[in-house]
Amino acid sequence: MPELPEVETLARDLHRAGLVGRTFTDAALLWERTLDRPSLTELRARLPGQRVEGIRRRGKYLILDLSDGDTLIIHLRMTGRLDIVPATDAVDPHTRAILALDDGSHLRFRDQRKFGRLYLVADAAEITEKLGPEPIDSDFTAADLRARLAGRSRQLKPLLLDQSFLAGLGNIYVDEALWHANLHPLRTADSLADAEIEALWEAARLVLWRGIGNEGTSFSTYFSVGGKKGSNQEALAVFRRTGEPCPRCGTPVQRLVIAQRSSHLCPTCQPLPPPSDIP
DNA sequence: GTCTATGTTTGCGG
DNA sequence: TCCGCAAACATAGA
Repeated sequence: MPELPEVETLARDLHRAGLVGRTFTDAALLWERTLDRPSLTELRARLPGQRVEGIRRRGKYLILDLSDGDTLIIHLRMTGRLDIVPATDAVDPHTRAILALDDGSHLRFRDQRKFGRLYLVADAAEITEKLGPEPIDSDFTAADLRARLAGRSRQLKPLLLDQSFLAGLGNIYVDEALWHANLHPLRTADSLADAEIEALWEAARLVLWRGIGNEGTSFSTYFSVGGKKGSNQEALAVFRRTGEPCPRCGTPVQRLVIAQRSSHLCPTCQPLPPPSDIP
């Protein structure tokens, strides 16, 4: 569910909810594996007393910078969500972790499918160092993208989903970016002409910024703080629109499975690569 | 009831 | 390097 725009929205909403400046007072775990590191014992020793000094995002990771130099990192994976509620509120279903705050509220992590993870580390790089560049950074240029694509034989779809290639794109925004750039997901990285690379760079930034502007894409399981939904699902051109007309040419949107993930595309606007590009 | 799909990531075998 | 597959899980829908 949550990709870069959804996590960015969550970070902004947590900010708006007043999380910065709050101090953690306690931690409880309702599903053991939700905490990746350290141990629960160590978390309960280290987290209380630390104040939230900043909230940021790297790729799909939400990062809370804490006053003792530690970093609390949260990855929502498929179904994770965060809420800030009065400590007296009933505990909702699928709540996996409860972090108590000094104003009598709780930061609660809910996660239906239990894939989400919490990390408390002294150095955020321990978690984020393997990530590729941020596609929406102002210093990420089309030339950077070209350099990263050069000499790669992988298909665009799995490559763009690879977080060590670019950080933050997931299934929705990859399909949307490829449609905007008129590129078939099976094209190989090193087959792109300069103009196509430029178009892909532009398209990725467009769909991500638009996703942020629309406060994320909410199908069924993505919610920001307090259950707030985004509206970007209304702005999608092809994702989950199989059979609907392509907004550009009217051809029915096609669905393929590539790299075990569903892929949506317009067969007219995104022509199949030449056979030499298909293994 | 059964089978399929789901917005993510990681680890394994080839 | 790269690919395919399975697993970590729960739920909705056909």
